[in-house]
Amino acid sequence: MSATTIRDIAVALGVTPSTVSRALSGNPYVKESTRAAILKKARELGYERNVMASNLRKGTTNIVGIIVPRINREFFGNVISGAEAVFSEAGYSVVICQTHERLEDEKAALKVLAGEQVAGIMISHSSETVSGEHILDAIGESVKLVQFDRVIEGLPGSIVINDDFKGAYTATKHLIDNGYKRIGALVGFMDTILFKRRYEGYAAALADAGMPLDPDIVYENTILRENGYESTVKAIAAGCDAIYSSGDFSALGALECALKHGLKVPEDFGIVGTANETFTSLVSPRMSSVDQHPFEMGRSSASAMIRLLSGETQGEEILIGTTLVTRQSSTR
Amino acid sequence: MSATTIRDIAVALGVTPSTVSRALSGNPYVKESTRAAILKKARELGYERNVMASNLRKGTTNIVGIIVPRINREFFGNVISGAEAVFSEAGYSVVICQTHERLEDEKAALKVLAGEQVAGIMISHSSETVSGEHILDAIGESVKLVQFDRVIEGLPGSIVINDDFKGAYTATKHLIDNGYKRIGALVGFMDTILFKRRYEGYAAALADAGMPLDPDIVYENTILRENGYESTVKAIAAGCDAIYSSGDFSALGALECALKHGLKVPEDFGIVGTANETFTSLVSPRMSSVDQHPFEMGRSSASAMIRLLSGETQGEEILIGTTLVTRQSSTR
DNA sequence: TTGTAAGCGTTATCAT
DNA sequence: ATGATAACGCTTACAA
Repeated sequence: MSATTIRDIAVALGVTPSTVSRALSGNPYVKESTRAAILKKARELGYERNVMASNLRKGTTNIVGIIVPRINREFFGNVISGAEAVFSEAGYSVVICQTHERLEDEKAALKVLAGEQVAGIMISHSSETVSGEHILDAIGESVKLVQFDRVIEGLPGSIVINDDFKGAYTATKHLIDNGYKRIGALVGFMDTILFKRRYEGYAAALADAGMPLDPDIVYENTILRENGYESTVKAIAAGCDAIYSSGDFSALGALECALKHGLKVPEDFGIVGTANETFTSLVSPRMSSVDQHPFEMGRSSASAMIRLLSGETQGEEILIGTTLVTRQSSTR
Repeated sequence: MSATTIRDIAVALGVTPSTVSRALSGNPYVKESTRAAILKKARELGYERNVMASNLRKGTTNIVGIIVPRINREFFGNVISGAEAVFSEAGYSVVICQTHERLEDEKAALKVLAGEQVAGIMISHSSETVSGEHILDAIGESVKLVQFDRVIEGLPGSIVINDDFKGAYTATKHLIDNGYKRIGALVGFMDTILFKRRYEGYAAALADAGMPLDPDIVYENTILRENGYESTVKAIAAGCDAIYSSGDFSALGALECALKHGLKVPEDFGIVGTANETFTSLVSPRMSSVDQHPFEMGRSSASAMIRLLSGETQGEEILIGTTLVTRQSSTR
């Protein structure tokens, strides 16, 4: 038994497939009584539109690809989750690819999605990605692009990022307000816009408080837990009494380092991380962190994509707010 | 500029589309020199097979749907990640849906995937799901089914589950071996096979050690952190000196409860959780947990699906091993 | 308001 | 080993 087609409905009702097609796709040139009969019969026969045939004919799909470094990271998982909610609401399917932080895999994913004839691609780049030529190569004119979180300049389409500057600014100011005097920074890769903006937010907060910006206590490429630990060894030696970190894992390393050195947190040493990973509220002392609202970022990115697809816009830049979640590690 | 089709290649080479199609799909009835020329020209023109047209013609897709309660949970994220690796290697695309633990959403997801004409569905049921009729309703005869982790009996297709019995048995035995004398259990919903088997593993370990099974210190429906805390209050009052938990979050609640009550972990009180969530190695004391190898479960499920699709099998039951990761919370 | 007819790109069948 | 032809199910000018 094969699936019901519009032809089956047409035959059953003594009309032609065209009429059925029109009725089903909301074309206004269909008599109301005819439409009603068709809809009824369709339900009766359990009709489901053959998406492939429909797309083949229309030359577009209702599939959107999402490319992320890793899906099993909390932040990206939540972004995808938010995006998925909006897309499925709007009748789009989502195909997800991972790059494992590798440019090669990013290229491969783009190729797969192009083959899948996706209508659009939502992407957050791998850490190895610095330019966007491979994107232009892979996707045609017609494939819409929304970059989120880790973005590259000079590409068409829309961009959705956190207000990284403000998040870092607020976090740093919070440390200052809590009386910390010499605040080091664990920052990421400075050629990534996102990390650069966080650094700038940190620097601005210091400046606004009339505190000096000391490059000796700004540690670049500090992303992982181990990096955080090592850099904090240096920070402590350099007389720091607090750390602003642009990531939670490196902040965790900082926390472990401080405790190991016999410092009390938050009494002797303050720490604020970024991303508000689940574990930040599970470690002790509980860690303050900048929440990036990943779910909201996913929702906004998906909405931006839908606007792109509908031609409502050619491209926009959207800023998602952040919220500083203050916990024990920085509050005294 | 529209995409290259087999017709373009055919015209360029003075052959017919049929020949090009055959060459491209590995049909043996093509002269080697012809095939070589076609492959060369295809690469030259940047030809990519139009998946929709191909699928429409063949009447099958190469899309597999994956339905999980939540994608932003570590366990499921890793399962998906593992499955995705195998599927994309085998040329399948993956569409992911979430149920948010709701039966309604599970039904909706099945409908969406059916409309998408997926070749197969990989599913781990919502906590509200107790029977499988909606599955039989939604998917046709031809859609293959692989259930993983949270499974329901009486459905066609394959099943991939952890060796839950053994995992619980090993965890409990580990506590016994470390000299704990009265071991309580935090278990989940007993009408879910998975939790039932874990309970049985716990019970068997006690029996094999000649220890009594006391129903008073077995706490059902204890899944969340808060539940774990509350149940452990009772367990301590009932004289327990250890807890086996069938989840990590409830185990965390147990840990917090024990510490709050002034008990030293592991000296006075032992704890083992299940799932080996990242945070288990971040809390202090670090928590022992049964690792379920979610990535491997994803890989195996995907392989099982591919075997189902190829007709190699009609259905199988696969057991994924578990590994007890012993950390401070249970080792003295 | 409805019907007719063509075609989206591919593949399977039959013929050569 | 290759070509001709039809068909997968749907949409959309165009005609009526």
